[in-house]
Amino acid sequence: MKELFQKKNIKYTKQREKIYNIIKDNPITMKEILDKKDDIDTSTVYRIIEMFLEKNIVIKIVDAAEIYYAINEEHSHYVNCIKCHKKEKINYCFIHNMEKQIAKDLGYTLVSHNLIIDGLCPTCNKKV
Amino acid sequence: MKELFQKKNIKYTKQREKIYNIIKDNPITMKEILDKKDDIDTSTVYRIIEMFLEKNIVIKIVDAAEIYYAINEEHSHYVNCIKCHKKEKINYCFIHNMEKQIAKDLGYTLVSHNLIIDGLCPTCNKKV
DNA sequence: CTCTGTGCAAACACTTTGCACCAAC
DNA sequence: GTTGGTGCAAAGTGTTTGCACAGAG
Repeated sequence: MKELFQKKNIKYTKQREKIYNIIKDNPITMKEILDKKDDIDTSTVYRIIEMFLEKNIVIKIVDAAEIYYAINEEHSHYVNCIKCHKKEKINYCFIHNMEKQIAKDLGYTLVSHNLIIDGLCPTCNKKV
Repeated sequence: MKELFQKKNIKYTKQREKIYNIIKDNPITMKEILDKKDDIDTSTVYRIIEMFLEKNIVIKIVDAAEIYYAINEEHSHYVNCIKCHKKEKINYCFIHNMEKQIAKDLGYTLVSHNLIIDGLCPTCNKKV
């Protein structure tokens, strides 16, 4: 992680490391981050998240109800369970192949894309 | 629009009509809605938006910086210009075809999906 | 040693709530 | 007439800011 920080030209501090580790595991809401932050000051958390977003270390993803923060990985796409709000990463990308066509159709120069697919996870589906 | 409201079992009021019309044209932020609301009370705006979201009349979309509200249409996907924040609808859907495969791979029962593609619109691209 | 990051406290902005009155059906 | 919607004012949350001190490079 220190390398990542160095590469992005940001100082390594234990607060930043901690916030990074909190977000690392799963997409997480600000409220949850604040719950887990222990003795880090609230304003520091906001400042770190803002900086992570600016440096593209973290991305925002949303479902119907909430904003989640997640580590920015190449092609990070998610399926979102509309019932339990679990989010699972999709490890392959089917948009990539079509980017050229889309770019042509739209006249846009594409830089990235973000996908959330809503559904019911197997567990919640059984309960319905 | 009255028909839409009737279909969704909600009363028709001039405040709801106005908010609907404000959102109709383009994805728009809460701040912008509040700017345009004229004499409708702020709390009423929040209550209407909340209800529109519940009834799936409106959806949330996000880019890196903001939450936008937009009329919920079948397969509403957008390209987002990362510079001027303009959002344009994509009128065809290339995910739909792949839903069965995705559902199979993931074990999810899919209900909908949401796509935002980031890029530079032709105008902003020229300026870079 | 220097410069940026952090904690603290206070300000600020955004959103929600309770209640009385008003409007749709 | 009844039920639900709205405006108003006030409270409640969430977020941001200025400043002095602490810590990383």
